[in-house]
Amino acid sequence: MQKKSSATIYDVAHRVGVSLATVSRVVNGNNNVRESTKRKVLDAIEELGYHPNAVARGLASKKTTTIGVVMPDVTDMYYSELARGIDDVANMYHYDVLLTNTDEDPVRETMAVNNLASKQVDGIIFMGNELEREVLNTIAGVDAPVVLAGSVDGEGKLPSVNIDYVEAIKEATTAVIKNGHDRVAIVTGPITHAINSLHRIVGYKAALEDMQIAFDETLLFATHQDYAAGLQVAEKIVSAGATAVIAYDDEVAVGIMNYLRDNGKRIPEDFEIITSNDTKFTLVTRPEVTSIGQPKYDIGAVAMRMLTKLMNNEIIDDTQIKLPHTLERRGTTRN
Amino acid sequence: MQKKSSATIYDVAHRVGVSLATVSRVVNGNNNVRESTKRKVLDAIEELGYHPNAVARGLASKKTTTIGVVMPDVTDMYYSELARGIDDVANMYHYDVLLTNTDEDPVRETMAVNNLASKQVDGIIFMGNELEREVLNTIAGVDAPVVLAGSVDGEGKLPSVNIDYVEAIKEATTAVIKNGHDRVAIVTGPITHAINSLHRIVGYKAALEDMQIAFDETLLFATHQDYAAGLQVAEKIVSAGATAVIAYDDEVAVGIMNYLRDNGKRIPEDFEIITSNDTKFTLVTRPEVTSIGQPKYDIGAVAMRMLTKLMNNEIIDDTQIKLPHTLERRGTTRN
DNA sequence: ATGGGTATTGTAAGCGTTTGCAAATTGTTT
DNA sequence: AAACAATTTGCAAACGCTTACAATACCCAT
Repeated sequence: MQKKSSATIYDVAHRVGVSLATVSRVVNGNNNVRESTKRKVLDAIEELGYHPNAVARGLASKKTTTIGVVMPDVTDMYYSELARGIDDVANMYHYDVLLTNTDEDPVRETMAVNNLASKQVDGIIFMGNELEREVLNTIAGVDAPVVLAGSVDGEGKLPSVNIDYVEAIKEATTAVIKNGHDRVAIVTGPITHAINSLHRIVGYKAALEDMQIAFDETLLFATHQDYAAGLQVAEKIVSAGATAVIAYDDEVAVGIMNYLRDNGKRIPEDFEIITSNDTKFTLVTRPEVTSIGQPKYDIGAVAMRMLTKLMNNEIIDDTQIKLPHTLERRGTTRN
Repeated sequence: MQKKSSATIYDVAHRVGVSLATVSRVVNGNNNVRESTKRKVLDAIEELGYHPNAVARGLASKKTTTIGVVMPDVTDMYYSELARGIDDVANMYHYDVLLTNTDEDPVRETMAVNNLASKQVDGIIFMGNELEREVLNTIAGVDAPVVLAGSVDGEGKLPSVNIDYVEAIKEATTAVIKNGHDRVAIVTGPITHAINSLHRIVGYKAALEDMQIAFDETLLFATHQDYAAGLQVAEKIVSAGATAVIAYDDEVAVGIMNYLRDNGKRIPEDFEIITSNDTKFTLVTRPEVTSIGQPKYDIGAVAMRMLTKLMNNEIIDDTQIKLPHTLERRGTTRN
């Protein structure tokens, strides 16, 4: 049972009869302390139930051993898996994580970054579909390193960890085309977002071109990122004459599938679906849904690892990391 | 464009020609400042791009405006929804959230709480299925208020926000019995956990008793909390002769359902299922799964609101809050 | 013993704010 | 114009710890 009002470094120093500096040294694992005094200090610490005050430590050392994570929504399976990867390696390196949900609102993203900066975090991991100018500017103004996880910025200057979205979508699109479809729809988020216009759509078009199929703008759909959106866009996809779809979000994909099945379509016989995030949603449905496979946990973990290096001023060869993706063929594609 | 090395309160005081105290006052919205000087200070702050250093502020004021959240796993939909509720009201009251995943490991829970304490958080919200003695003790040793969200402690002394688990399970069980089942299985987590032995099983038995059905121990199952576990336990449930099941976790429930359907059972004609958490999983499958309805977001939000009061030393009439639950009848029950 | 080098330990100046209390300024009242 | 009360400010001491730099202590070879 420890006493409520905690002891300070002064108390233990006084107790042992040494200076604050010495106590500080043993607490911080500094070797320049005689073994015998180290023992005495350690004992006193034990007896007094002393725990260093991290705030004071932060003020004095200018390091908080805390990083900030800015994400759209913890509730979104895709991001929460990245977050888990981040948190695990953060702990591994003894960092704590300050979490902020932004719902992708640039205003909140900006506030979050500024807030984290004033809390003196040692680094920030940023996730979100789009990096607006404004947000990019405030990130540039922060003096803690920032790395993007599962997110691209148009200019491609910030350190980041992703998969190759162009290639991934291209492969998925090619796969359904090879299964005989010549009208494959693609649903993404707003085309104003770089990740859609500069990556997903590009990959999609590349596949079409490779397979000698003319691009048809009416096969492009942009939706919100949830189940209801999938339910809604499904009908439009069908009436556009598509017989397959590449979706950017698993909930959307499942929404599309359920709408189609509820309306008599057979999957995959009548219609094929490939989604992008490979979250648990894809395994839970019948049929299970074919998906681009993303190492979500690893994206987070690698981003965090990179951040530790940055915070440590280590030199990094490549700051734009692309992790390998796969195509997990399941029940919503014939092949 | 703000300068990198940020200005301190001293800089703005110097710039305006007032004392630190005055700047501090305007920054903190203290009224005892002449309107005209407040303006000047505000201007200087603007020009210098001054942002208060939260760490220094924390040291001086002994308040960090940061709370800690200890949870099993961000990746678990149930908890992440609670977390979202927590985060939203935390922001509303200008608190930041320090997040820790514990995977329900008592050792890590203990470390997390201690770590948060040394980071001087103003309060803690704890989530987890079971509060071991050890964890309870360290919580007692922390001088920041702690509230439990979606979690019960055997002794029931800590402030908490939950639903009435006994009643909820009782209703669910009664519902399937009324649909004609006399052998309904129940799957929970370890019976060593209070929430199972003291709540869920109790509710289950109460329903049996009410409906004059003898309790049969072979209908009790304990599993891990994931899809695979559901797949595995399903067979045992069937061979135990059950024709309905009450599950404590949505992934488990879906696992059970998929196993059964893949093996020729018709749901709900041949077998009924009710789950407990009402996450998105229940809506995404076909049929959709009947579930106890829990106000997950609200549990988090209310817990956080309560924490703000505690941190503010306000008097609270009831510290053991039970929020209303429902029974969402969907496709895995006939009625 | 003595000198020199190394291993230990202590000193004290921050780190950027808050805040109780005192000093100064301004406004009222008579 | 003096006296007194509010209002506004400024002073300076914390807050609990880190960290150059200085001071001591200790060990060994001479």
